[in-house]
Amino acid sequence: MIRLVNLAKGVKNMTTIKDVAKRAGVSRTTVSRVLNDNGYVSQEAREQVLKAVQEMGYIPSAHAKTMRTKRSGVIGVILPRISTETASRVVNGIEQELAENGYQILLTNTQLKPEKEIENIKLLRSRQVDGIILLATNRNEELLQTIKETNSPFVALGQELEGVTSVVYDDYNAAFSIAESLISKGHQRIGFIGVQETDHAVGVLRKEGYKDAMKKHNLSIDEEWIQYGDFTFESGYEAAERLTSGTSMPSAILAVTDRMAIGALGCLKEKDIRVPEDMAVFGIGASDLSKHVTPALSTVDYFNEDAGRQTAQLILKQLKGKSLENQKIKLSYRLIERDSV
Amino acid sequence: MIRLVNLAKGVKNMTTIKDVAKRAGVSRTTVSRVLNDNGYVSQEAREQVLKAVQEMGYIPSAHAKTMRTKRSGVIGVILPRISTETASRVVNGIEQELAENGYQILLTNTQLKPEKEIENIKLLRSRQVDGIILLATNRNEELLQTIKETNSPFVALGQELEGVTSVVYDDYNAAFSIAESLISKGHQRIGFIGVQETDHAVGVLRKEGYKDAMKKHNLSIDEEWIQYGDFTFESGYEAAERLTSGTSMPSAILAVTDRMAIGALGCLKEKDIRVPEDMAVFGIGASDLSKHVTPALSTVDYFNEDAGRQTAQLILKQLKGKSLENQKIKLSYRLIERDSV
DNA sequence: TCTAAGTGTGGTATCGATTCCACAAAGGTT
DNA sequence: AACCTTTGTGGAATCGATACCACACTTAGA
Repeated sequence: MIRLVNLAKGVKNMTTIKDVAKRAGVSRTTVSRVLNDNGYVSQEAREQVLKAVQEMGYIPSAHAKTMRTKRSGVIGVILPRISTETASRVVNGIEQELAENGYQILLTNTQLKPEKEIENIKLLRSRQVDGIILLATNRNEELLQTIKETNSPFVALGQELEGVTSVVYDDYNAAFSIAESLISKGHQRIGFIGVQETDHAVGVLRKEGYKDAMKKHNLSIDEEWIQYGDFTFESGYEAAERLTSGTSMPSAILAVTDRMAIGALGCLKEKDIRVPEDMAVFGIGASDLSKHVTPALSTVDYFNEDAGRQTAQLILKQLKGKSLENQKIKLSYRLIERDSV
Repeated sequence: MIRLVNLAKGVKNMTTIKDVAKRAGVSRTTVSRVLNDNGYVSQEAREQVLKAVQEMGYIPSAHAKTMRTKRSGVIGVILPRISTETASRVVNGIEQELAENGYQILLTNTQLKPEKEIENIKLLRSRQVDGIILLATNRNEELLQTIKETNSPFVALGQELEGVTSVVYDDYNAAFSIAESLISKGHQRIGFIGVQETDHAVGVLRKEGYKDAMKKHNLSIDEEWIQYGDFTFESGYEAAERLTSGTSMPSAILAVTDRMAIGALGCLKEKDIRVPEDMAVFGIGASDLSKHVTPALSTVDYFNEDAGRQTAQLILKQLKGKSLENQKIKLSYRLIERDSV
């Protein structure tokens, strides 16, 4: 019986394994065997199949394959924002490593909204991704819960998530090292431009590193020296404005991101505060910008691309069946001192 | 008869529509109807189904759905390189527009290798993407052929491809406008830093715009004034070195990308050639960097995010069945004059 | 009262690939 | 000659969801 099926418009009829089988004069099974190189196939049959595949431009349907085998060959990557230098470097590293191992990546974007992280995890699950990498910017209970329910390979990058394999930057020590470096240059009054604490790695750890370094050297911190921004140039500019208009101006500024540090530089330039003579400035991130602003910004290189690669490697290990429950990797960093100190 | 199937390891058994149906005490068909909101379903049945879905944390398999409906809800995006400012802005625009319309994007990376463009198109086809956006950097016959075979919605961004719906920047006029702007400021000897011609938009059109502007104002171009780079800071630096060590040094430089322009600025600074007094510099791209280097770089804003959005809109139109065979959109641009001129 | 239209639900074929099983033919070993 | 093995191939079930069709039950209209 012939039945007309009302398919969505615009559908091109792809050639299927069935068509190839017919053309090659063998069964679908044999075609599959040739293409996947398993089971016994005579030389003759193999040649016929390959010829048919070639002639028909046959491309196997990844969906059908995924459905049958339960493996999609895709890793989902959840980003806070696509268009940041950090994110693109990390993705680059992930992509390289995964592509080498035959995996593709499916990118999603949370636009910095925590609820979208969870939504995206579900979306990726529905697409049967073989694993998920989350560039995390916050930590909350619901997120952890959702991750646990997703019992497939999962790695978080950027934040240490409890019970989740995580790759983290050494935020505490990086900030600590910066502060000590400034102190060793004779600075006693060091100002700080941070961000809100919902981002634990950037907001809490980097601040603690700074505070502890000051404490270690018996330097007190004036309340006015700790200012906050929101990752933008403008907020860095404004924070610097506040830092330089208080009663006791610091002689150095540690900004937790390059963008805010560069915003601060802009403010200092406008106020004719010389850098580094009157004020030293340090950022974190080793952005392209940092090298090309004037004066060149001192910063910390987090080796983002390498971080991406390592994260990908962890996913790959999990895919190979190794259980890495709760493994943590802390990445290294490198201080880059330039003209701004 | 019970049959054991040897599935790949690590497979979690997802709950399926069948499980939900059993729990809700209805048939799979009814569950599908509730979830897709079509056909008649009694209030009672609907509630039972939704309750079961909720309790079981059921997430429908996108693959099974795709297979049956021939629509995946995914648009493939092919990038030359992931980690560039331009690419991430464009992707951001695409992502926003598509997400609003319920589509996801699948990113792939060609690492600037032309053969990978074709490979990626095939890869995306095998994943049944509903459409493909290509950020093109070159044009060749085989690529056009492959695109034609892929008879599904396709839009190229950045290069005008014959017979393919394309969104292009107004490279010719942008370069023309820059040159005219420099000329109107009194410059007669204008140097040029370009790239190789395989990238037609950047390598050919921008150069022609520059040349034609010079011609229009009866200004001759010394052969030594046309130099080439490869998009990197370093190559801009080196090109500037050549431009400033010839017999007749130009009084202005038009670099076809911001990165090369900034590389050039570095060289000029080192040689103590003052900008803009001794040498004006103009870039293209409106990168973050351009605003923050010293002196601030004059450049052209291509509105990349908007370009991405428009490209996505074209794909969406095609998905709605509109045939846009060969439609071309030329984007607008805006000169940003800063301290470097 | 009978028929036609509207409402609600389930059975089953289908999408495209993989894979278990059965079976057949050819070659080797007692 | 009888019986294993090895090699080669196809049939059919399966993955999870959709949608056509058939059927049953209401309700309204003639």
